[in-house]
Amino acid sequence: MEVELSQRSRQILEAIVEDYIATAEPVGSSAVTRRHALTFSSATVRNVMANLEEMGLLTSPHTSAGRIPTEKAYRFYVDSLVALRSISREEKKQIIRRCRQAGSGLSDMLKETSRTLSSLSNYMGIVVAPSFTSDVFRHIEFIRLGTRKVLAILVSRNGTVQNKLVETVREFTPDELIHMGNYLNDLMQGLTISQARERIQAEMKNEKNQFDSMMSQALQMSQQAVTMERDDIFVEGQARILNQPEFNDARRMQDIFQAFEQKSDLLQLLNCCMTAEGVQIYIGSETPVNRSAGLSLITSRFVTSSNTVGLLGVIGPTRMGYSSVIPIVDYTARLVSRILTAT
Amino acid sequence: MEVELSQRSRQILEAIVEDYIATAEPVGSSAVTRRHALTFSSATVRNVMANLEEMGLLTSPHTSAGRIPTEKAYRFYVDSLVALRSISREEKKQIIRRCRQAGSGLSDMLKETSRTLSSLSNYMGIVVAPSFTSDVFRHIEFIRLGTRKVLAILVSRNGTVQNKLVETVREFTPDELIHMGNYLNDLMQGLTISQARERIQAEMKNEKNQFDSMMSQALQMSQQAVTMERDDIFVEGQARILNQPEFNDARRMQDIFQAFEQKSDLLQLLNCCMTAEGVQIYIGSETPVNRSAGLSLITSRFVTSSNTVGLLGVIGPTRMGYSSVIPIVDYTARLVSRILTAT
DNA sequence: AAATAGCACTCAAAGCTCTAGAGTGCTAAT
DNA sequence: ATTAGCACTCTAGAGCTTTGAGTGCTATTT
Repeated sequence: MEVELSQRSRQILEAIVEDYIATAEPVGSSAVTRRHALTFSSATVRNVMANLEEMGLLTSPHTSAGRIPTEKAYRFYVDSLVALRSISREEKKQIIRRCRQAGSGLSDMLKETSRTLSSLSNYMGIVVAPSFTSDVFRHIEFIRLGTRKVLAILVSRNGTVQNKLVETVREFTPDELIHMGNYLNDLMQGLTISQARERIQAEMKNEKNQFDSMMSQALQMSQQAVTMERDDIFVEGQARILNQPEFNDARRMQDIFQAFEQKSDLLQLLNCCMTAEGVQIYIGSETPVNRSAGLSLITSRFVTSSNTVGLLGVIGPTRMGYSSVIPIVDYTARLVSRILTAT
Repeated sequence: MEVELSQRSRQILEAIVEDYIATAEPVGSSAVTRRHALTFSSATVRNVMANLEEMGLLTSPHTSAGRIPTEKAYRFYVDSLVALRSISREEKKQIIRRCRQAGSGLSDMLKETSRTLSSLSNYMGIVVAPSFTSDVFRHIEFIRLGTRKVLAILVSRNGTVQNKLVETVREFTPDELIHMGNYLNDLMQGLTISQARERIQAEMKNEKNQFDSMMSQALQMSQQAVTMERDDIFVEGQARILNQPEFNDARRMQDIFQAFEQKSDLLQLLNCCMTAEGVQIYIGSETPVNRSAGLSLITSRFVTSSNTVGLLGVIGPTRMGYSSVIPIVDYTARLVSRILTAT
């Protein structure tokens, strides 16, 4: 869907989009000439605006109001008009400072990153932690908690720790648990978690193990531990978008908040954003989350030393400050990648 | 502040409070007689209402509107009027089912409990996990992640796992790490986490250890692990209170949401609710969180097998369905205690 | 022919007035 | 002590008008 526009039309469209982003009010023809010091008269602008409307780039809420950009206009703006603001020294500093204060472990760091994205952009920050499943196995360990309760602890190369309480069919001594641990650590060394899953499946079918009751127990326990699917996702700064005039209405807000409460669904939806490299921009109905709520999503991937991939970005209204948010997301993704790959 | 009221005044006050809870509209004198089939006339009710207003139990937004209960009235209602609805079989079932599906570990179970509280009450559910600090030490373990990076994993008796990435001054072999782990496990056996903290402090001052570089390293690492303060708190169903007519205003909402984003502050504030046993009710400005937002808080403690204490409850508008929420909170707290103490 | 000035027209938002009716407080009657 | 009756109060909402921002068309300029 290529849009061909004259130089002049582009200037005017840009002016309208930017005005609307700044004010959230329909933009009139004279507002364009006034605020952007263009050389043509408002009458000319009106002609152009009528054109743009016909092309589906603008709409007007009613005859005597100004015009509002459509999704198509935002798309065009983002693709070919926007002049990216370069990120300020101050902002860089803040991102670095807040992302570095890694706290205790990956998950805290990513949460803080999400907060930072939110506070710099004034929209919602979002971070999807790298998938545990595709991370590399590091260590498994069983700790006896009750007579027949064992806590399985699984550590990946990133330093992500998952734990699961397992009910066992009989009681195990600490020594037995250590033994089982050693066996499994050997078995899964160097595999990714998902490969480890398969390996365990295979071993369970192995006849040798089926008759060794302890080994089969060990495999069963580790299977439970390895199938945990708690992939983390951090959405921060939800309160901030209540500021946006388009979300004054309580009903719409509820929609949005509900969508963000079910984090597991969210994860599914966001998976598609992780395929491409670089900054991805989803406008309005293109957004995988809540297509009808007038939201836009700007994301970028980041990578870790164990080659797993995470996602970070900003969610805001379609009428979003693209020119400043895009560089922030871009810079943050690069920085986080850099931190996480520096072993 | 005891309030003495005649039988009749009490009846009328109860009717007004309940009407207002149901409708969120100011209650007029005739509404009281109509909806509650009382024997006196509206004129009588008017006299009584004037009294109640003078006593600070009612206010009217303006002359020709009905009356609204004050905080004081809710307090009195909760203390001496409310007829608690007994919890239905259906609700019990749901609570049991959802709390039991303990998922993998305490933290998931508590999150689901919070969700359950929210969906049954239609307000926000809140659960504060038992303080890690007062739980009993179970196990510590060090896992080598990079050349000078070690992951310390700390498990408490109720199965809570905390982990922290520690930078070490030199590289350690896996054997050394195991050795250090054994030493520390012995040292802290049977202590609570906070006692363990003190023990480590003490050992660090012990001259014997100061000259054994490995022991002093071990102590340092464990000290870092033991001082983690990530107490969990689950607030679920925030979207639900957008339904309440009193929160239609975006400004108020923002206040509230912001308050709940800073979970660490929240924890501090909620500590005071954990001192007393049984169901605690905080109305309006009594609520430790966001005193001015017209919220009420209903909480109850729960206990675990290792004698640590957690808190669960419901947060909603002052105009809350106390008669049904109180039994829900009470029942849930008892149930969770039962589950967590059944080893 | 392209750009612009001018002008009549449109329409929502804001202000204004009026009315209906819900609710009160007082007084007189029971 | 209670209640019926009534005058009074005050808001929410309906209907109306005004205002002014903004448009589209046309005639005029370049």
